[in-house]
Amino acid sequence: MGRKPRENNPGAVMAELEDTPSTAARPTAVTSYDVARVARVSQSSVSRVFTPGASVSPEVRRRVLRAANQLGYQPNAIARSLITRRSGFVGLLIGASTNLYYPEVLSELSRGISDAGSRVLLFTVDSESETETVLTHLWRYQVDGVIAATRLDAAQLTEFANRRVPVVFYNRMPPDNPATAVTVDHAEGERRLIDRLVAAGHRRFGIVGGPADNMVSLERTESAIARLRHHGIDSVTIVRGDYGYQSGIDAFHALRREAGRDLQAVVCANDAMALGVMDAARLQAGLRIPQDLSVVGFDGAEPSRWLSYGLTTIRQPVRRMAEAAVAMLVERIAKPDIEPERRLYAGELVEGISARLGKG
Amino acid sequence: MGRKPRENNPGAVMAELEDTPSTAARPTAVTSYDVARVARVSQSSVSRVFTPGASVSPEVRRRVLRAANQLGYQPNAIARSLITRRSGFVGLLIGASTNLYYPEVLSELSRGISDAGSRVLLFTVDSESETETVLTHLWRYQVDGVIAATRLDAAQLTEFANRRVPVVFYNRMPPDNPATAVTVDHAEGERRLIDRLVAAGHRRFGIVGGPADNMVSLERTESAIARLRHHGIDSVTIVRGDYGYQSGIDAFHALRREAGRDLQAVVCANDAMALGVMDAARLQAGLRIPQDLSVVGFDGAEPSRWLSYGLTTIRQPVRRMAEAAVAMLVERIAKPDIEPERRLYAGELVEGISARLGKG
DNA sequence: TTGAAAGCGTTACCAT
DNA sequence: ATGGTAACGCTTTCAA
Repeated sequence: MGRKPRENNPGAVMAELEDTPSTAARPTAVTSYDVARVARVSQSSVSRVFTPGASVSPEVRRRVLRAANQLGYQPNAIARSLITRRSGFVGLLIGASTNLYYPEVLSELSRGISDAGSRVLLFTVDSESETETVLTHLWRYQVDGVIAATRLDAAQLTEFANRRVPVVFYNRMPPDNPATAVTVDHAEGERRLIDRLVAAGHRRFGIVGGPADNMVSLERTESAIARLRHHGIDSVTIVRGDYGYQSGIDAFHALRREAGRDLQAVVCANDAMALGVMDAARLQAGLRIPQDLSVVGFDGAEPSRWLSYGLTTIRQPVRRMAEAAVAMLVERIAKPDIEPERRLYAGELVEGISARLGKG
Repeated sequence: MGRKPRENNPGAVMAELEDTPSTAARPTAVTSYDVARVARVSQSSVSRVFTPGASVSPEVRRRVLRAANQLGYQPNAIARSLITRRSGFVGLLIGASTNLYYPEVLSELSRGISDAGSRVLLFTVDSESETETVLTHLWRYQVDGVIAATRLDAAQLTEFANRRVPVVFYNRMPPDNPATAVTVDHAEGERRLIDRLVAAGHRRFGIVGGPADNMVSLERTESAIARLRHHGIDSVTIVRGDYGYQSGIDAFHALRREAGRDLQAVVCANDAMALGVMDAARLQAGLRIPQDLSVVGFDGAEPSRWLSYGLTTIRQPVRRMAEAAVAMLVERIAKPDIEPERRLYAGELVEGISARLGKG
């Protein structure tokens, strides 16, 4: 029926008098109709100028761009989304920021999403119960896809499938569900750590696990235990932390109570707890590291490289993993029916000074 | 002219047959027309049911909610934004994530924005040159407001004003421009640190500044120098870091070269550099802290509290500041013409063990 | 290549 | 309280 636009957009009119680009007072937003009027072309032409690969004559393009610049016009992405049925949003779900290496992950993911031409809609999920609320917003804002660094249960995953919104998990795997994910190879990393520790002669191990509901920490812990068993080491003391530094300190003392003084090595599910263990061992128990006790972590967060620590750990290739996650998502936004894929990245063993390691 | 909707939305029709909520296959998104048809009411009524405070009879509400639930309907926020002219987006601009305390800030801001009923559109600005691109996206997505933890120049600020998009700065102040901001009271914090250090008898000071273009570090550094001068201490050695841990290490050695062995106290523009200074001093130069050297930082980032450091620093009240930033923004979204306001928060002096302090 | 008109899914404003 | 229709700002046919 042809829209009847505001005959006279006062903001635009004011700007017409100016010659400075985008510094004019503009009470109401400039639309393509305003630009069309100034450029003396149709609104369709304005649209085409801002549509990559559309056919417009050089003359029209010139006039439109001049008018647009003069008025400070930017196409309204919201209106565009409505008609194209693609929001251009990627939902980014991240959990409580206890993880030391999250800032890196976040900034890499954000960069990747921007580079892919999408916008980041950020949701921090502090507790599991918030997830449903967050999902509601995701649906309302018609996100094209989601990168999740949080837990999603089976029902929630089904809802993604029904709505045909692709999800890629970052370092999380929903249990019993084939889903697309990029993760560091937890098992392989633990295997290498354990092998090298055992090769150095360690026999009495303590393990500091992460939160009970965290699949990542569970997998790391279980891999470590399995590998120790492989080496004939069956009795291992296990305590659980919450991924935070303080819980590493507590875990160390708990281990000492349970395992006694002949504890030789502590394997932690992440770096933050490992640093806590190191501090408790050295500064509270008076142990020398690594002479009296070896400590290893997982992730390769920045503080683990600081001089006070020199933590021996498995470094995640964060940038590559983030890029992969984005690439896998982009692929699935374009072709929603690609089958789920799980991509495993080998971490790099960082030989710090917090553990005595034998030959690989 | 009255929209003529898809007469038969196949996805919705399929779902009608099911009784499970939201688990049915749905090739195309469910709209309010689909819900209206199933509930046997007008589309307007559906809209009202999802509009808080609109008048609908209990009977209609019941039928609509039942149909909506059955179809897995969620109102399309994008379409809503188009007509209401409010996107519900708050743009969050954060810089390179070198700052240790950014994770906390980010998660607090994100929470605050969600609580205010808005969505977070995240932009990480790795370099100044990206800012223009980011702003373009902000305009296109019609953000209701922006919280900026990055630098914006005068022209960019003018553009915000012209477009009537309110900005609140977090710990940044654009030079020579009245803008709304929430910052920790850098000057007051440095003053307290310096006073206590001087009271303990320190006379030979070194200062580790931040990046040259960073107003925050500039203000901290200059406040410190001014306060030292107030105490009659005029000759101070100043070196510049980049806010990162490693630059703290480098800064320490640079200070020693320039100031010599009688350096007594090092005042750093942030915690990360202070931790680098501590490590370099203790582990590379063999100094005892605080007996041979006092070190103080600024921010109160988590690692500064770790046992290995116990950094004496000024802790930002991050939560309160984030809440204030969000509140100030929300206020300005509602009433765009409120005058700029700068809110200063006093930091808390954390008496760690990295510095000898005299009586306050 | 260009312009006119139809729609994307919602809210706003009318009548009833 | 309810239903009908106009509009939000854009992209996308379809003719010319």
